[in-house]
This record gives sequence, structure tokens and C-alpha cells, in this order.
Amino acid sequence: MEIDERVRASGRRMTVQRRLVLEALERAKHHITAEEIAARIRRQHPQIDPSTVYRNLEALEALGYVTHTHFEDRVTRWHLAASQRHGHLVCRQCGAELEVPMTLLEPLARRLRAEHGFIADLAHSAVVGVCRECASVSS
Amino acid sequence: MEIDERVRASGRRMTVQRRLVLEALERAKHHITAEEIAARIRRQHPQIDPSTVYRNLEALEALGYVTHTHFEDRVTRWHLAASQRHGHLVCRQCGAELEVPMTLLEPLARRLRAEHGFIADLAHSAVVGVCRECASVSS
DNA sequence: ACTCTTATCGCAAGTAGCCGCAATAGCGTC
DNA sequence: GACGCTATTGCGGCTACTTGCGATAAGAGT
Repeated sequence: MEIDERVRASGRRMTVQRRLVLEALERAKHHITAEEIAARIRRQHPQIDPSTVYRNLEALEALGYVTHTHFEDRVTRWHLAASQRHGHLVCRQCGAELEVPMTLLEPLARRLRAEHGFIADLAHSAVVGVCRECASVSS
Repeated sequence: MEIDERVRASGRRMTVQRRLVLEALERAKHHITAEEIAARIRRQHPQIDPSTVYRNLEALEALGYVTHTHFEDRVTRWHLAASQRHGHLVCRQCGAELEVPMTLLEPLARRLRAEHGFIADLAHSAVVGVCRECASVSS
């Protein structure tokens, strides 16, 4: 089924704005901020309000097309849910970002599930710490 | 008092505002937001600006007296660094918070260190997911 | 094609938190 | 105890969102 139909089937509507947000995500495919999406869309369609972009990201997330990840402290970044899931390490000193396969995080997820019945989404927040380079310089 | 001296020894100054922030943290001792600290202080000292509270939390964090943890999406909470370190699980559906001992998270930290040279601070961000109760209801 | 319900939009105002700046006030030194 | 250097403060304005509201327009039904 086409995305348009699935959106409608859920009682939502496929608007020009929603399609533009989806297209921006498809074009970026990877870690884009809401601000960036809004800026890109507004280059061609300046009448589209940033709040519309935020609301559409939320709606598309509720439908399962999109997810977001929290990076260093205040930045949220969005990507298509279909793209490869992976964890993130971010260095609190130099800001470097490292991607790690989910398999690395799975043992913890399994243990949280077994011991606390908690279904963890370990890709949702980046792991903050100090990268190899910064650690070797500062100590 | 000894904190005062240590603050001064680092080239910083012990101001009324800084002492009030520290006292608020000592009284709360556990997971308080910057807004709450500011509000409590401002009940007695309305001239103290919230931005001063934020800057003092930052300064006290740099000195190692205080740390912060990120909870669900946009909430940051502060506590004395001296208090017991532990991880947090937060349910994205009901908001329930669960504390887990750091030992549970350490195997992952060790592996990140061994395989990526990355010194992870797994207490810095809560682990987001779905708690046992919400999982059993929704599925 | 036309109607009608209501999801969604644009706008303006609100929120937590951050930052630059001129004024203020710790505190080491005399 | 006054002096001077400069860390820190209060303020106003900015960022990254969020929210309320009246207007607009999807799209199901006729």
C-alpha cells in the first residue's frame, strides 16, 4: 500500500506540507534536524510554518514512518523509520559521533527486559561519553 | 566551610546565589529540575534571575559538585554528584521512572570501552522504552 | 461536482534554557 | 579598611521547540 493511502486509512490526511516533510526526510535519509527540514522546505515554499513541520514529524512518527533520536543535550534529529537502526555514541568534549550496530546494545536490552520487564529503545538517545582521542589527550 | 574554599581555590567565587543553588540541591538531594530550583529560590529571593540558576548549575557541574541527567525527551534534572549513581528507565507511555543499579549497565560500558575506546556515561541519559505494565496492556 | 465534517494549517504567543553585555560585587593584595 | 581586578549577576533577547485559535482545505458521502 502506498504511503498516501496508509495515511488516509488511519483517518489522517495527506497534505502538501506532509508530503514535503516526507520528501525532505527521504532526500536526507539520515539524521536531520527539524530546523533543517523547515529551512529546506521554506526555500521553495516560504509560506510553510516551522510549527507545521514539527507537527508533521510528530504525526508521521505516530504512524511509524519516522523516528527521532536525541544527540548531545539539546539537539533532536529525525530520520525515516525504515532506515537502518543503529546506536550512537557522542563525545561530550569534541562532539564526535560514532555509529554502533544495534547488536552491541542488545545484550543490555535483553537484560532490562528479563530483569525489569522493560522494553528498552536503546537507539532513542545517543550514549554520551568521551571518545578515544579526547580521552588520550586529557589524561 | 569546605566547599567555599574549594570553589575559591578553583578561581571562582562563592556568591549568595551559588550558595542558594547548592542548598536547594542539598535539600532536594534527588532529581530536581532547574526550573524548580529557580522557583524555590525566587520565593525567598525574587530578584535572582533563572539564568543565574542555570549558570550556577553549570559552574557547579564543572567543579564536580553536581551532575545532570536527561529524562524523557526534553526534561533535564540535577542532583549532587555525591549521591549514589544509578541508571534510569523511563516509560514513554506512562512516564514511570525506574532506577537501576549501575552494575546492570556496566557490561555495555566495558564493551564500548574495549571495542571503541569510548568512555560511556550511561547514567547521563535515561533509557527510554515501555514498562512492564504498559507493555502488558498494549499488546 | 457539491457539501460537510474535521484534520491540518499559518500565525502569534508561550516555554525551557542559553548567551552577550554593562553593572555589580567577591576576594587577594596592599 | 580601601583598592582593583575580574568572576558573576540581572536583564533583554535568542533558540528550539510547543500550543491555542480561527481560517483553510482534504476527502468521504451524495
